[in-house]
Amino acid sequence: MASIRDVAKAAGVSLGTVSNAINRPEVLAPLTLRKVQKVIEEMGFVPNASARNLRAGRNRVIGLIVPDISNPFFTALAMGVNDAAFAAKYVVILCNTDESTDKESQYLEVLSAQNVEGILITPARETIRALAKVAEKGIRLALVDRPALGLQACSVAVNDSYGGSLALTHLHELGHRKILLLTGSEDIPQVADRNTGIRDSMKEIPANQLPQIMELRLDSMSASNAYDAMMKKIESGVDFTGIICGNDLIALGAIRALREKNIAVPEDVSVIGYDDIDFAGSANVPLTSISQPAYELGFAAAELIISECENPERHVHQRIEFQPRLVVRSSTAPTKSHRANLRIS
Amino acid sequence: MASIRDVAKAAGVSLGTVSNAINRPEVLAPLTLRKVQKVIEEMGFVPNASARNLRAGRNRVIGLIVPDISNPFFTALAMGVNDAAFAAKYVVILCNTDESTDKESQYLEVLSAQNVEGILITPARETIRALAKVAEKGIRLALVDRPALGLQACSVAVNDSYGGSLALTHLHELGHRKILLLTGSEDIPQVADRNTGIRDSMKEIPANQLPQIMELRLDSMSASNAYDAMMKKIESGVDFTGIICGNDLIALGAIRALREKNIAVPEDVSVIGYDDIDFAGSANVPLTSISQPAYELGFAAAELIISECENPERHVHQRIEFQPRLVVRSSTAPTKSHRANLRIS
DNA sequence: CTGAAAGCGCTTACAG
DNA sequence: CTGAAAGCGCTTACAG
Repeated sequence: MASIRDVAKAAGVSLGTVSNAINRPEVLAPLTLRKVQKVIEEMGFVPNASARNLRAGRNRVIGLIVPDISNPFFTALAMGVNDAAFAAKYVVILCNTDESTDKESQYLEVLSAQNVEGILITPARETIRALAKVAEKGIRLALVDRPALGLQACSVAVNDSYGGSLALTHLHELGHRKILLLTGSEDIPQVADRNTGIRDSMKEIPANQLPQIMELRLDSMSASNAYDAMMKKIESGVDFTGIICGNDLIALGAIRALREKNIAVPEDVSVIGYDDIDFAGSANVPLTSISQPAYELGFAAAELIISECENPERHVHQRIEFQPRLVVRSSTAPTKSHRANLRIS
Repeated sequence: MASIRDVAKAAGVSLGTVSNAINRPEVLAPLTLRKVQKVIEEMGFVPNASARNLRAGRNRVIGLIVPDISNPFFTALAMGVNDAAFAAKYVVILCNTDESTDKESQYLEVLSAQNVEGILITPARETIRALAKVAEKGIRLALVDRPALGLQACSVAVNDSYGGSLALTHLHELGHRKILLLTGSEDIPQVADRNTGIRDSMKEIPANQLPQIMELRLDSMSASNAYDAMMKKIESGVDFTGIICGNDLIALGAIRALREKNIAVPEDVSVIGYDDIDFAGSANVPLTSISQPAYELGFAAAELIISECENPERHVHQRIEFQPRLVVRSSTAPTKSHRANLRIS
């Protein structure tokens, strides 16, 4: 591989001049510049990034850590991050943790060893301490889909509490009074926040209409996990008419289990998803879901961290919050008794 | 940021000893080793990757260039790449080209500026020349889902010609004699190869059963594009009973259009997808599809390029080929006349 | 406007 | 077994 020294020799100038041709072309005499550029072109010279980074202390690399890239929500988010990074000539290292705290901290180390300038992370769980450690090393952080909670960092999130309330209110209005929450561990902040939203909106409901809430916690928020859990749950009796799922994949898995057990969706049981992934509309039973702007989330987060990297002194940490939106399709419907009541009145 | 010099001072040893503690612990006296390790631990020291790379001439970074990461096929592929890389302590930069040749070559430049050790690429189109240029710079290449065609490089692919023949044979056996090919441009090698497979298997079919093939080319192989094209096609008459789609997203889009026009799938028209993405089974009409081992494809490709990076002299370029598999679900069925014939005989 | 020199943080022969 | 020194390829003040 050609080095800057080879170029200098070939062009008959010094090292510094070649460097200037690359980084500060305006300080060179036009003729010298042209001469050097020609040689660079001919030799196909590309500056060694490692050396450059070592000197400059920056490398235009950011890391993105997500719990599950196969979840279309995170795929869309990653696309947003990538597009924003590409526009700013940054590059992103993708890290998929499979929701494992272990892998998450390993990736955190790998990324800091790579000296990335910033890390965009949707922490799998409460990993504030590990994050604080990374921040100490001078790596900038932005939290995605999650508030920064005490950390000095930017964050981009969706109002999860509002999302939870949106889901509950929808089912309540359809007459559902026995509702199953099919979701992940409450350690996951999004889950906790949505539950808060659900509880809060319960307070607005007259006592005689108050729905009863049951919870079923999943280890991993995947379709197959939801399917297995749901199959078991059904065998021990269906004492609910509505299900609020932690994401659309869970909803898809749950619906598969219900249909296999000949429980009709939405006639017997209504199911509401979360995220409104692309497929939600073409699903077996087109999914009612809470829509989150995943791409925009990623794009905004990347812009935030890049602007911080480019202008550390002028940068002020900020928190961007998007609002979720209810999208009604065919997986939710009024309960039978609610339909009857409507007929009477 | 702590440097190796700070650690040396704190531990009361020389630079070299700290470096040895990290890279060749076996040469140190156990006591010295322990002492240094303790200080490293306390200071949370992480060696600067840029400096390390500069010395070593390597950086354990590979790039992955795919045309559409939102397509679950490529998401799965990316996961395979990531997992293989993670296991080998490599890191991967994800590049999404949106099937744009422009973006592809820009990413190629960005990656070579970053001095990645290797690039895994599924070229959007014929970009052999740009690739050859990159290879000249000493960046190792592996072609994914696509043969290497003259390039000195490894490749990992699926037998697309066989996949095409699988699809045609399936529809033919179900009695379909008027088949629409709904796919991307023939510039895309996968598309061309499948068409070859289709043509080849036509030769095996008795003349009186020979299906008639129509083609409809899509600019972009997305669901919405397929939906639009299909809506138009239907309006100008449905002169086919079966559709072979370029991927599952296309199949999903086509089915949506058909249903909207009250054409039943599979009763009136059979649709066969390609890729067998996770979602295929939970689709509106569970999709018959040609399954490709996307994750394995990515995993194998990453292993190949990493082994080349680790052992350049011993490395021999190889070509790994996976076989596709027909997965029959509910979107294909015998034609009406075929059903009648079966009843008679 | 151009060149010589210092130094970014590390690794690795080489002396001792 | 440990330390001092050279050098990876680049950038950036600083002289000239």
